[in-house]
Amino acid sequence: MTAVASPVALCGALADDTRWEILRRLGEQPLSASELAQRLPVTRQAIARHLGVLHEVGLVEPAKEGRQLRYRALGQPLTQLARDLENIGQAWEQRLDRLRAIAEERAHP
Amino acid sequence: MTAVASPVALCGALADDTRWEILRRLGEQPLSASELAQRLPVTRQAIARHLGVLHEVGLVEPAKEGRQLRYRALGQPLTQLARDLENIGQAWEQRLDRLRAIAEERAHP
DNA sequence: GCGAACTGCAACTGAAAGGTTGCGCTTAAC
DNA sequence: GTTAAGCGCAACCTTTCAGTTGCAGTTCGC
Repeated sequence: MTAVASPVALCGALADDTRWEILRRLGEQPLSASELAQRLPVTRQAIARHLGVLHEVGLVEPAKEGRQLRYRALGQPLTQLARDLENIGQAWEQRLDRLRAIAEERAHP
Repeated sequence: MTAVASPVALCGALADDTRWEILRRLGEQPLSASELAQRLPVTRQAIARHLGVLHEVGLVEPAKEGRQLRYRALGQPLTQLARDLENIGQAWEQRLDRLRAIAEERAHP
């Protein structure tokens, strides 16, 4: 939670349409589970569980406001994940280029 | 498959430890399902299904070599996803900064 | 203080997903 | 031509997960 979650855990949290919809709303405006349930076609309890999943990977943060608990979306884990994926993807592409060069060399020696 | 898969679909494919392990191996060297099964503690059929999932989101590409079918990891969908996540995360952070500024203004008018 | 709104916990259901075993088909090797 | 290696398909099992309903505990408003 405080430390950034692993890429696989983050991807797991992001592998659900309802959670993306929740994050989209929270990205615009902090909302509570009840308020989200009014806007989405699922029950408050389902939303609360999704918020728990998102909170465990640090994508969301609760803040008490009076008697209700509003959540906001945090971009830091997302940008961190973006950097990791960028590096991995580029490494694969470089390896592919090397393989292509070898194949080219073998075809036209 | 040819068009880049949606972020949620990509994250779904990346939300599994075995698939990450497969991708890690394929990032180093093209391998077939049978060859991967020799290196990982799961059956060839399980690997084949994982490869199917990865292929559907464009993270992997098959190439026939003789009578075997070797797969290689493709970095392009990953870098594309990285850019999307980067943008979304930055948008959330900007919104958070705005909210903090408003709160600050309200605290010290 | 009382009631209403908000949250949290627990049990249940249905569907999806990872994994296995078994079988049949193709294809290279000898 | 026969054989063995490699791949694909289908059925089955088990676990996980999204979603629901129901109920108990809190906290603000009047």
